[in-house]
Amino acid sequence: MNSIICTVDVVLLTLKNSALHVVLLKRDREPFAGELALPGGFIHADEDQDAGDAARRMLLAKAGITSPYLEQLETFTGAKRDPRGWSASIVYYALVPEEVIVQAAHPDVHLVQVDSLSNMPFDHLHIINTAVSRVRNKSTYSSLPVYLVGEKFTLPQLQKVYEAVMGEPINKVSFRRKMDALGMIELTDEYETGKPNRPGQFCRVKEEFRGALSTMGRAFNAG
Amino acid sequence: MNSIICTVDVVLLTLKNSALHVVLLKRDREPFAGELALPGGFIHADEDQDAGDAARRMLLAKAGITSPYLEQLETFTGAKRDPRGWSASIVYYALVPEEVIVQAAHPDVHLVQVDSLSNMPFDHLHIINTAVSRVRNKSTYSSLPVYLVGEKFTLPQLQKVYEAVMGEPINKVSFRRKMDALGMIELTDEYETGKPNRPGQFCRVKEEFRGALSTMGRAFNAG
DNA sequence: ACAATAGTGTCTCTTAGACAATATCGA
DNA sequence: TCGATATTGTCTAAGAGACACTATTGT
Repeated sequence: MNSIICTVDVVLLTLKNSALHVVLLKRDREPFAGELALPGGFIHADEDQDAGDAARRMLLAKAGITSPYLEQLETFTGAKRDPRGWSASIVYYALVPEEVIVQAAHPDVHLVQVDSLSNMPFDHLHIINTAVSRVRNKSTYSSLPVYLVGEKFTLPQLQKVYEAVMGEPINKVSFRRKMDALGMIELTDEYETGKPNRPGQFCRVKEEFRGALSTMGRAFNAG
Repeated sequence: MNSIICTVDVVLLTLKNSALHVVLLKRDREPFAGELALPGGFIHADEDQDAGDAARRMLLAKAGITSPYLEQLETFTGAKRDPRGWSASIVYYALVPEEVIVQAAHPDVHLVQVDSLSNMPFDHLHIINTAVSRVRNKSTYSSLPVYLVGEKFTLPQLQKVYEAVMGEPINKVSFRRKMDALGMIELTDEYETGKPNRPGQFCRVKEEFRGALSTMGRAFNAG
């Protein structure tokens, strides 16, 4: 009566060389054995309390990563997306700084630039594109991109992250005003060093905003 | 290996007496037989091409309704939300004018005001609240509420719909400017009649925007 | 001192809300 | 004509982008 194949997949995104990259793993079983695909797998009804737990478990088991930001993207369903039959994939997406992936140093992890993808197994290309669209859109009016930088960062660094994600420049003054208005960032007393110019002042996300998102009433415009 | 119960539920919303209502049906089988719950059921792998098809099929079979706007809300999962075991419900939401429900005249349909709900089966209360939040939020920056009115409507009528959905007044001039800027509404040459005041001019959604959403760069403020 | 980038002050322009004038209906 | 509501014009205020000025570093 209910022969639906029900899985969970995770789109783990990061910023590398100012470009969005996605974590892919080489599949170790059929179908599509040997091909690069999203981390994912079956729900373990005995150990996962819900699908979010399953996503966290897969992220940790398959990439050695724990992400403070993990959100459900959408569920992709259909009779034809999986050669084994009618399937539903509950997809989550997560954002982490590149160093988190580097430090995990998981041997199976491949970082691939999101706009150089083609020929993915299943509908994973469509899934990744959907996730990237969501992230880009959400970045225009929220603090989402702060999950792509480490604990300490300067405002110009953060602005470059926003610009890399959204793919367009942002007005510097507006950016600082918006970040200030969000009220989630505080200055530290540390400064950049080593560069032949005025050093930036390091900031961090306020304690009470860790793991949360702030949204602004209006999106960024061009800069 | 995969004993997940996988279902589809639909939150069908409408506006009645200027308040959001949801369509509920009396369950005809266990669990929770006899209680009011969201229309839903199992995916039919043989007739549904994807979960959206399943949602449309259920809406038609159980409420006699075809909704031009139907969107995936979220998938609700967990070991405890269904007494039968670990389950995943792919939830869609839809918006239709009240007359569509009235004309369908389906005997099982119950229209219940969304903020008078309590004691729903499963996590249906949580699902409905999530859907209502989504609709309210989306209404602040998009044309979503036009799906709650019929084909012909005046701008003051539409404004009242927006205000009913969002629960707060909107500035009249701003509202008209925004609607004009969306460019999806056109005036007809018909006018209201029968009221002891200047009649409103009827509008309709332009042909090319039927079934689509328009979004504005910035949300409504208070009015 | 110079080049380069960080951080700030301020002007202008857009746009939203307030307010009010005008328009049109039935009684 | 009056009361009620639709529609439009315009003023004001808030906020965003442009621009340029000041600040601070290494060379």
